[in-house]
Amino acid sequence: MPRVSQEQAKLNRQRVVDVAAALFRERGLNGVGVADIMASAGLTHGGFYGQFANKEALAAEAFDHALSDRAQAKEYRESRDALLSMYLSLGHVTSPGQGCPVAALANDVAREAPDSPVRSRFTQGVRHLSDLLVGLMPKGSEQRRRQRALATMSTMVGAVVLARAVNDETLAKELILAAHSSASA
Amino acid sequence: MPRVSQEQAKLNRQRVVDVAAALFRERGLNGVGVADIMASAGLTHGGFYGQFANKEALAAEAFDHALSDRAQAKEYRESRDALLSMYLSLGHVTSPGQGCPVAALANDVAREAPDSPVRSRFTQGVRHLSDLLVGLMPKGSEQRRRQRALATMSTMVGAVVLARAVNDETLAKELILAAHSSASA
DNA sequence: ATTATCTATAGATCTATAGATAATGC
DNA sequence: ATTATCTATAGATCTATAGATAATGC
Repeated sequence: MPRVSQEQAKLNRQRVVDVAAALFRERGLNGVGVADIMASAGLTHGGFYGQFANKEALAAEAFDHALSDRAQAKEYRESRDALLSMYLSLGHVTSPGQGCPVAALANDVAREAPDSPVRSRFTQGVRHLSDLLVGLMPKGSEQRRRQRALATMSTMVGAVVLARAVNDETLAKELILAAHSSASA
Repeated sequence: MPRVSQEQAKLNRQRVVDVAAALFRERGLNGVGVADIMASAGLTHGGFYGQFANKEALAAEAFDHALSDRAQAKEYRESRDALLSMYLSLGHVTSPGQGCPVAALANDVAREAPDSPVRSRFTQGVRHLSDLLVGLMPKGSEQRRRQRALATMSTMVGAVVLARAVNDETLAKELILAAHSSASA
């Protein structure tokens, strides 16, 4: 309850970002409150404003954190098939809290103001993923590879987003599988 | 303010559904309140519960309404290219309130309970769009055409959803164009 | 003395309900 | 008499702030 060491405070702050990154992806930017996040981190909600300017600032930081967490996965640099198999998996569909923040929060971000910090992080994430895919595309002109990379990204994000919202696990699996086949070709 | 005719009441009710269908798509299922919707329909929010069981019931009805509105567009039955050109357009990206409810609300629906009414309407919408696409696919085995239809749907939804969330109009246009090229092939 | 965290609360906002009002429709 | 709509409000919940508490770190 009382004051803790600066070291511990930094750890506490990071835990808040960690927890927020998962909760935002699971419940949406407006689906979680500051009090929820702080309680999940084992703190009281009043302490939040000593560490963050406001909820929006935390959302931006949490989005960044989620992005860089995922960018570290080795599947992202290995091969197009490794990336596709990881992204288009049932595990990814059923664990949004650990998954791609772009897929988890696209609709939420689309409703933010044009100059919102979260929107700019989102755009960074899209550019990062598309650059990565361009690098993994086989032969073809630069322009052609970029076009294929962007379309592949849309297919990946669309399939995960649809599979999560659908009522029927069989249909969800079909969506994932069809996207995988199509993007591998 | 006082009582109106049954006929007028029915029109009022329908206006609530209309307005809700647009507002939900623009701001998300939790981004609009009952009072907002009623005020936009020119009514006070207390009157809501005489016409609808609760907000969730309205959301389901509004989702249905949005789906059947869009299903009436002739582009949906003409040809694959007509459908793609309509769906993958800048107009669709910038007008979510009149656009595809599947693309506008996928993340929101994914956070609903498995047995939520909105989720089952969403699934209907996905099936409807995929059946439509199967019918518009050129030659190939039934299985192959279904696979292509599902992948195409993911590409379409993914591109619109990404284009809306991104910070940069040039990138948004690139996403839409790349998806169109890819899905036409 | 500084400061990380906590308690308490102000001010919005949201869903839902209760009861009043007044025109419709039998 | 019935009922579509309105006014008013209860009860939750949410963001943000103010001030208290008590251990850290000079």
